[in-house]
Amino acid sequence: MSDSDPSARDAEYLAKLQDYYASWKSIPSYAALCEVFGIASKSWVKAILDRLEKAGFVERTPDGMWIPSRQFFARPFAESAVQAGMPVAVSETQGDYFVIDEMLIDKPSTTTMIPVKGDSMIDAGIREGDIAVVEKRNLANIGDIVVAIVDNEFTLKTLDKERGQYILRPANPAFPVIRPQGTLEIFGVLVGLIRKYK
Amino acid sequence: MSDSDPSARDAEYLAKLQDYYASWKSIPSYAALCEVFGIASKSWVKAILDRLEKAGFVERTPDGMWIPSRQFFARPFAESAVQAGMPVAVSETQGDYFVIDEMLIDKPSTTTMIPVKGDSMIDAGIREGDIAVVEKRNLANIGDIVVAIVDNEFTLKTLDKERGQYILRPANPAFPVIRPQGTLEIFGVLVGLIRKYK
DNA sequence: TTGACAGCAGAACGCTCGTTCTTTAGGATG
DNA sequence: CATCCTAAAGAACGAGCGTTCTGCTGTCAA
Repeated sequence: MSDSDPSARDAEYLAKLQDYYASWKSIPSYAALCEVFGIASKSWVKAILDRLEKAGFVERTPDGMWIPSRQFFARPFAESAVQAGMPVAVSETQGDYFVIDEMLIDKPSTTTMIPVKGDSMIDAGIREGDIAVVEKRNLANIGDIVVAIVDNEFTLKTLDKERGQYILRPANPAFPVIRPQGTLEIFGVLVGLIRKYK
Repeated sequence: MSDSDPSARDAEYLAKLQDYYASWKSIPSYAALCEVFGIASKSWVKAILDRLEKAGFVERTPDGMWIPSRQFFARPFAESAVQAGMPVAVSETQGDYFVIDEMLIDKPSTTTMIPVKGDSMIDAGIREGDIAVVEKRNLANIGDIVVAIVDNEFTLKTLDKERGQYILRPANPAFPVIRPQGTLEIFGVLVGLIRKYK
């Protein structure tokens, strides 16, 4: 799971750090960490962080600032899974952030959310009412699901190429393939999907 | 939405800060922010942050450290759907903002994420590799998609009733309906779905 | 053509931060 | 009972940090 598991004591320190980060969304200075950890010496705080770094829970920016690593956010939902014999490997899920946001969105400033209408992509598992997470850019690869602008309308389709021409392929046999004349304007690329039940 | 909307320029600065935070998970020093913002003066960085604070995007800890606020993580949500005609760029429209986590997760303590395996629910738009957001409880309604424990394995199916008996119905004709003998153990109810492309 | 202001650069300063080194107290080991 | 080791405390220090002030442009309105 990690390079080297932290000791029981370090695990406590880690928990306190995680709690602090959860409410402040930043790692404080050594002085402030003294209070958080309940100890009095800055040097020991550094020693703790150094160990947590070795264990893979925190990292440093190029300019020496402490930041949480992927592992820092890993959630132990493994326990419930293990006991029931879940068929999915636990290791696969370990690194994922419980805060979905971080998982889905790499570039917040160019990412937007668009509700999906219609069922033209139903065979791709995209249904009406789903929310498409779209990264705005005008370059896409063949096979990407893109949001394209066709006749002043947004449409969600798979980008494909046919005889040297870009086409937009729906994932529903009831819908026609769109063959845009002239240039094809791409608004963004689908990077995620969110669905809320009930 | 916010106390006062940031100017166009400040919005750019905010975007850069959000992107930086997305990859480093911390707000850097003024000196480092100079590089991020592409400016040369620390005092101007402070002026920018002061304005972003007024607009409600960043806050300060009691010891003066800059931290992101809730608004910082809000995502733009397009008003119109993907296929509803809309010539205006989505970024321009004054849509809603929301935080994905808050939207999907009502009860953090009882909500867990389980990767989906297999394609037994493909007709419900649930595909292998999707992540199911599951609220842990043992009561569900007919028609709910539930995570049930059958033969010590987790399985995702629609809960139904047949001749007074609870059954688990897959959304794929290739899979059989599960008719558990005795009691049916329900682990939780599907409240959301997340998919990441690429 | 003057002035006001927005947008930024640059310097100056005191204080805090991270780092390193030394010391200490208690437990385990032998 | 000597000696390790762990878990801290504490001091000392220089670099870097945030803050404040002043200066320098360009723009626009009067």
